Amino acid sequence: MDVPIIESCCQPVLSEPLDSADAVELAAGFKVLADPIRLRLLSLIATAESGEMCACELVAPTGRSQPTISHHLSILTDAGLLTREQRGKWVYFSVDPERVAILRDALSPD
Amino acid sequence: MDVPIIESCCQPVLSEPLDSADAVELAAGFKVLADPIRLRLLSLIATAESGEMCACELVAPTGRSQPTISHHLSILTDAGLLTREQRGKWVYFSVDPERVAILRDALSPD
DNA sequence: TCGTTACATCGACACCTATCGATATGAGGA
DNA sequence: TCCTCATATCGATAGGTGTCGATGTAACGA
Repeated sequence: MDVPIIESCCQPVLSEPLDSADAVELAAGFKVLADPIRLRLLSLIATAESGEMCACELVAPTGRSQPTISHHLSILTDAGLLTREQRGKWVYFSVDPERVAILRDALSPD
Repeated sequence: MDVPIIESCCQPVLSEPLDSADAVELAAGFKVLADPIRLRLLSLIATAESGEMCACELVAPTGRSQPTISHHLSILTDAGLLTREQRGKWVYFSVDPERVAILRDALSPD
């Protein structure tokens, strides 16, 4: 995916009427969060001491296969919630807190 | 559904490791938001002058059939994001901002 | 060059869900 | 009681997605 799902959208859902295009974009962002494995990956990486984790460290704690974790990491990265950095054979992921904040702010009260 | 999906969970995803049970619960909450029609329904109702809207007012602006809107309103209500009040033949929905805040707070930074 | 290791991709499958037309339910009004 | 209207439910369908085993790819070391 070229463009991350989560853009600089969105006005708060509760304070302004949401048009169709913004609704589609925002829904795509929440869809990324709508999976327990992806939430655990986000949480594991965000709470890591170094702020980053290698993909190989994420398979065991989630109890899913390596291809499944790779799939979920791609979805999170495509959405911009994770950044990806290859170092040698390993790939390290870290959370982009600003992207998370965009989704969070969309739920701000009036 | 007896128990609303969105409970008094959840510690912030980014500041504490999320256990499996909380991840499932929280993912279910975001899944409710992961649909553009449901986001527009939330937005329309939240920004209504009276703070509530009749189901019959929500069909036209969304461009979906009456059964489809009824379906989405049920999902939002079961999750606790909307409250439902029947008055005569009409059913009025309003947003529960505290429920929305629960999901929002789960995305709070460390 | 050859293995080994980390990660991504492929193909397939089971399950879920958004959607609609048709129909049921239920509250008023005449 | 009958009709009308608002809403919910049913049944069916098309499309999406989480999952895995098998396989491809790419980087490192011997």
